[in-house]
Amino acid sequence: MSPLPNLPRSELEVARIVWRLGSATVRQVLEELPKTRGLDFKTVQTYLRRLEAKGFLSAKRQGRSKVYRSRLRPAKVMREMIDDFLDRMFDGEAMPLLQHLIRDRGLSEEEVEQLRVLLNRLERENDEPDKS
Amino acid sequence: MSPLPNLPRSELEVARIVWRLGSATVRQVLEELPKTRGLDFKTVQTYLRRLEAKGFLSAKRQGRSKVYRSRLRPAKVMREMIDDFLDRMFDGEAMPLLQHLIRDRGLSEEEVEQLRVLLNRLERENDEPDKS
DNA sequence: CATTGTAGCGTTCAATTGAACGCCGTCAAT
DNA sequence: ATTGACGGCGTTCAATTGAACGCTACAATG
Repeated sequence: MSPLPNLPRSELEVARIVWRLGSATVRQVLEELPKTRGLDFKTVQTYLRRLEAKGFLSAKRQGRSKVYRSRLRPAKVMREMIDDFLDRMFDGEAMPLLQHLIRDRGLSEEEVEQLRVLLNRLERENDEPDKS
Repeated sequence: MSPLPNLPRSELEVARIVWRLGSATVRQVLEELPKTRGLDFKTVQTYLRRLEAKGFLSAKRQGRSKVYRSRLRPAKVMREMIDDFLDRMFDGEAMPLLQHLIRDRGLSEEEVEQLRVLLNRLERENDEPDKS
């Protein structure tokens, strides 16, 4: 219900790594970051701590270190962030964004094909009345 | 080149109104905001001032008031914000977001049709080599 | 056992953001 | 001419974010 706490740029960056790895320590996250990023160990530590405080991650001690893992389903978090973005940018309408993505951004043949498949599937579901 | 200044929530809200109206004074923006929003005149004023400082809007004095208008093409600003969002969330890949929007979000028949048209158009462009 | 390095925890600090004042000028109605 | 009301400009203030320390506990190594 409560609309997820903020998940700002840097924290998201870190969170996504944990999501991808399934679980990670500060050091692991640090190593996954692009070397060019140049964040300090302590800084990453801080972000992980904040992510835990906000409820995005949970942590359990493992020997000397802490192992962080996602507490909420990443897909769900993503979903909410997309919704939020949609609200802020297009009053919640998906179409304008879709149009933008499809028109102004070079999609490869393949990608277009994938989309077409997706649409077909949708259509079929629409026609065939829900038989659950 | 320089990646647009930040355009946070509240400021975006205000900026979008100016974009929509073409040009607006503080009071006009205030009136366009949902009454439930309850922002103060001075607050909106502050946001407009900041938007000007950041280069999103330009302002010229008109009598006692200032009239703000967009200095950058709104579509372009949007574009950059979408790119940024894509980067942060999906490493710049459009597909995952497209899939999400199409699958997890109820599109109406019509919308699906619109998309199909869009895709067809793309395909034609792809086949037909650029004859500019 | 003493040394060294790693990690946690609490703290700090500047910049940004959300929100709003106060003072001051000006224009309009008494 | 006086009194308001409105708007601009500069300022403020708390919360959040980006980034990083310092101190301390502890574990491994010489």
